[in-house]
Amino acid sequence: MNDSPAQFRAPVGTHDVLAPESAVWEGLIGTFSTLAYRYGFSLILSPLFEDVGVFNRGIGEASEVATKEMYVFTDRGNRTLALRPEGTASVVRAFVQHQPPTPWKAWYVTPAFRYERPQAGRYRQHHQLGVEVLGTDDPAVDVEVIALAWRFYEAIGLRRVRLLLNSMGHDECRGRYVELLAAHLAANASSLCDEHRETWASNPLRVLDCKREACRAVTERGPMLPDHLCEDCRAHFERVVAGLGALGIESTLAPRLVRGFDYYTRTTFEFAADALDSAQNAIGGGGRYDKLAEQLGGRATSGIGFGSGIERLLLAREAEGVTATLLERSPDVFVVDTTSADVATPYADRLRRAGLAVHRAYDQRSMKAQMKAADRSGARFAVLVGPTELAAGQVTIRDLRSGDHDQTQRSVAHDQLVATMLELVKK
RNA sequence: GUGGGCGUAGCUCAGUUGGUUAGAGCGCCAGGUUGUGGUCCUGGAGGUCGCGGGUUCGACCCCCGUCGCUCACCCCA
Repeated sequence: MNDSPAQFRAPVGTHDVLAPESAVWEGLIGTFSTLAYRYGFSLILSPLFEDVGVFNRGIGEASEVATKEMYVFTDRGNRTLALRPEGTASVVRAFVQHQPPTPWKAWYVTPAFRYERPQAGRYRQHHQLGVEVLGTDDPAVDVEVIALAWRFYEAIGLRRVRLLLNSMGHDECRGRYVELLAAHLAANASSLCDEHRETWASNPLRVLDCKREACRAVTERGPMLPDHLCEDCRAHFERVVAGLGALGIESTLAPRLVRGFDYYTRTTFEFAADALDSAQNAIGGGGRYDKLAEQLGGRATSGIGFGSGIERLLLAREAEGVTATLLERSPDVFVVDTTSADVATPYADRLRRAGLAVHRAYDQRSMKAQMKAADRSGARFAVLVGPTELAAGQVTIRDLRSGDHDQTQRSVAHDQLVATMLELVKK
């Protein structure tokens, strides 16, 4: 608003989330946590920053994220650290460090940081939730991880989500494919877009992902990954597709789907929200990373996971017109106290200890003002205590849903308050 | 990093070819209703018109700069 030095704002590309929007966040995260638990996942908490190598080695030194988007800094001990740009690398680092029994299944919710110019659905600090499974390359686990994401999107009300599926193969078959692709690009280099005409050789797979017409025209005529998988990788992929089909989850083969991180092998996938027509319509994605644990210094361990951006899920919900809050956040009771003896504090305490959500007013406001606040709070009931009640050892309970003044209003002895309220709230 | 749009009350915005005390709705506070919310009526608080400079007798309005927000490109969640 103004430029005065005393006025601080959230840094560029970051946002505060206040009520009532924060309740939707609680609902999303709670829904995900419940679902992850049903699928056998446990929560993992890991540091927001790591040795920069954790991210460089995993996501690829040449990747866009590593080269220009990472928040790298040096601490007072001269260590080079980075704020996490995504969730997977840290989780795999933790796996390598602690060597928990496998199969190991962890879910997380975390901020993620990318230094870039913000725009709709793209922020310097955004939030992701996701899961990782380490210690098995059973295609059934690919199916379960994708199914978890799919069921989650259903649970939060999204209907227009498309699953894009591809397989990157393993080192060898992908290596052979990359050679074929490179040869094709070399032969057609002059037809590539301005950027890739010069840079295609550093990472030929990136060109598949290029959205410009020039590159598309070239790659469409070139070799496609799924056609060059080895026997094992092809079989794995087929079992994933069949497994998803058996669950009624429809997938679209996306032969040019190459995700932004270099660690992926075999199964890769992305969820596109069709309600979002912007370039930021990917609400989640993931894949298998059978080499990542080794790259981070651990023993060879297969892994797979997915992550989803919370801000984008919210945008997709909005675009689809989904309004369900997923979580009721209105109080059961509002205590109105006009006694000037502050009985609201002990009364609220008793009700809260009984498990009820209780709001109240402060600053000895007028009864009218307190009733108004009770109404605004969304509380189902008001408990009124004035001089009259106090003298009689009673409280007045009023149903705020009722438009009538005295129909539903009742008095009970103050020591019956908790029992009565519990009874009323149940109905 | 590059380009477009926009900065007027807590929020959403109006402000006539530059002219006197800058407005509305919502929200907030109080009163009408000295014990009762949601409707209604009345009143009130709240603005250095993002900031700095320039043009002018006079600038919310025009010009320049600057900061911020926002959207888009690249790439991604």
